[in-house]
Amino acid sequence: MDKPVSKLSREDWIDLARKKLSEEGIDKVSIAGLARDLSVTKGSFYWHFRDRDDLLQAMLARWEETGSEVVFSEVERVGGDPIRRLKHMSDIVFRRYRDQLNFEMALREWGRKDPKILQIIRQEDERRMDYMKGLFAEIYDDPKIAEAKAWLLFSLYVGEIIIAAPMKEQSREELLWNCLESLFEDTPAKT
Amino acid sequence: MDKPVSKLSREDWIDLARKKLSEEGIDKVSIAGLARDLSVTKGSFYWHFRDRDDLLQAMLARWEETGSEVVFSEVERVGGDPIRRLKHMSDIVFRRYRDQLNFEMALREWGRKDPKILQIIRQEDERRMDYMKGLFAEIYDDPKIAEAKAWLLFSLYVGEIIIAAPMKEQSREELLWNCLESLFEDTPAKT
DNA sequence: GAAATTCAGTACCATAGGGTATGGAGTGAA
DNA sequence: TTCACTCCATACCCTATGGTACTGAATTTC
Repeated sequence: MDKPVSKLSREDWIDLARKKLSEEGIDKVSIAGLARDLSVTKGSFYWHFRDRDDLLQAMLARWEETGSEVVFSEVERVGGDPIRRLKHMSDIVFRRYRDQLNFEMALREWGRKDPKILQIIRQEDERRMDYMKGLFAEIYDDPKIAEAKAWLLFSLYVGEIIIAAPMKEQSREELLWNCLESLFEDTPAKT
Repeated sequence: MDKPVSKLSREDWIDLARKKLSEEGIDKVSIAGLARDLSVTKGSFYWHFRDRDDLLQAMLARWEETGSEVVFSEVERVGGDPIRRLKHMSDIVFRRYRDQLNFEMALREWGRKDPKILQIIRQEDERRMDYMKGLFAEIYDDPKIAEAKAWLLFSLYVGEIIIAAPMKEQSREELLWNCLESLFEDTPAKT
């Protein structure tokens, strides 16, 4: 009574395409390559998708659905003061979203050569900056400082994926924790 | 008496390859494509290079030569207290090294799919972390804090290239300045 | 001036990849 | 049973690309 596993769905192709993009970049998301990995031929692909761009669009659409809104609403659900929420969000990003971060890095590299992709990323980044800036604005009265703090935190997220240097004085968790502490260290007494 | 411009040198190929890598990624650094842009045929390429890998290695070699040591020595030449040197370095990176930063982003993306490249980047990143950590260690006694601060500054460098969100409260220069100020804000009185 | 060297063109081979057209096996409904 | 639909295979076309072998022109060197 199970659905036959042998039959591929559109989602199966998207899953693998996502993995390929994460690991090898957009140029390696090839129909022929995916078909090899799925042990089928291109005939299957062109049944599920109009062309390669159709697959890429579907991949983007899924990313936009499962984007940052999920994180935001989880953070808001738990709640707490701004610092607590910012730390909660950082915890989610650093602990549970490493795959997502890798995928997004590949997306950003894709965006460096495709303006349409860059535009999508820009909108998503803007949403994230707005959210973080809003939280920091509850701590710092100066909106410029709040924006700078949000930018630093965002930089910390991407740096974690980009920077390849080893940590020497402490574990990765401890270093990220100290970075966060440093960000909140000058918190003014709330008026 | 001029050298004939019509004749290409090894360096000409490397220059264009570097540009291609920066703008379109390593997969688009193709012999055929470069030859088209240079208005020659592949016969020329295979005179100057053994194969494609030879070109890529030459490109990497030049990068390692003109790497961060140039920046470090410039910073050390001018001197000043640690904060002044860190700000001086940031000024160089943000103002004069945008091309370099773009090239390095393409390198890092290349490193995500090629372990050998990743190893080279790791060494370079380690040198940079060590240098910045050394400067911060003159400010903060706790080496863990110094490392975290260096990591934050490094993240700021890469974030500047990666994050696509627009700045709303201030100009790019002002925001980066405020980020730097935030990094140094808790500077303890030197004992 | 002849020979060697430098540099690029031409022709060719092989592979990977996007895309199309069509056939064919399985499955469910009439 | 027969028809239609789903899903994939096969065969084929075209282009891009890495790579090799050979040729040819210009320049330098002797």
